[in-house]
Amino acid sequence: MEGNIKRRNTQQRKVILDILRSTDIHPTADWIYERARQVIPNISLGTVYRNLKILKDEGLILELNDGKQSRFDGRIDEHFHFKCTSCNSIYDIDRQEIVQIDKERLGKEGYTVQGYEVVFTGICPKCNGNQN
Amino acid sequence: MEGNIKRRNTQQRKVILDILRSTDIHPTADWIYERARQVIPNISLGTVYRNLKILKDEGLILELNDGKQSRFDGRIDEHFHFKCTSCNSIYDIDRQEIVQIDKERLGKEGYTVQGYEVVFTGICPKCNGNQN
DNA sequence: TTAGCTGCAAACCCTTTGCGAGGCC
DNA sequence: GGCCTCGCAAAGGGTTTGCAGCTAA
Repeated sequence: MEGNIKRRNTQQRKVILDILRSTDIHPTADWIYERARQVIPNISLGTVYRNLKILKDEGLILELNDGKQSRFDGRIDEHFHFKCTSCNSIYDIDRQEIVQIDKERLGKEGYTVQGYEVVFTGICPKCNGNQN
Repeated sequence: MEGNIKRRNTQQRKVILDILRSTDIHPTADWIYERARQVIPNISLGTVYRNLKILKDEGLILELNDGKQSRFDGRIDEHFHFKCTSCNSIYDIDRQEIVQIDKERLGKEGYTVQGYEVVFTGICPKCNGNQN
């Protein structure tokens, strides 16, 4: 669609990416906005949202669904997440093996695993059929 | 908190649960609402949302985060999901082993896996410490 | 009887978008 | 100079909630 738009390296975009890369709390857009205002006092929330979308489209950050608010992740290597149902924090879980969920290991590290959700993304058989 | 509220078995709640159990498309609240209106013409969207929340709190259904809209799942046994990035459908993936992600198997079944997300839920070490 | 539940509609809140001005390449 | 991006503010869209009447137990 728009993969060949010439992106500018604006200060706003750099600041937002820096903020995201300097934290592991998987912040919301609003948290990033407050942080960004410490560097660019008159930055707008709309700009934060627009740049988060751009950064996501370029594969530089990830967007996590967390209820109705989105959270963003500056770490894009493959890793799992652990969401605390008590404080709603989201923790990074390093992958021990390629594709293996290790509940026991988490337990030893102090986590109490109540459940987990696995969501694959890709193209379904129906769409695969339609596409060729 | 409110685990001892005496729930009534209203027709609205029954209809909503029945609808959810009779489909595997992981519908949105609005879809359920439209279906429910075929049985209870003057049911309100607010009632649908309230009952979905109650059913979820009682562990009878699951809520899935799918962007800004929630989707609901009447199937509560452990299973994976596959979300098509082309048509946005969500498919149920039966678990082949206890906790093993089987990309190869999905490929053989016609799915093209582009990625997957694993989200654990539970209590984090920090909160575990605070709670005792 | 009575406390949970409903329909209605307004309120909420996060996110998106239109606009004219501004600035990176 | 071109056009991508900005700040501002209003609009959008899914979800929640206050209220008064209703109803299951």
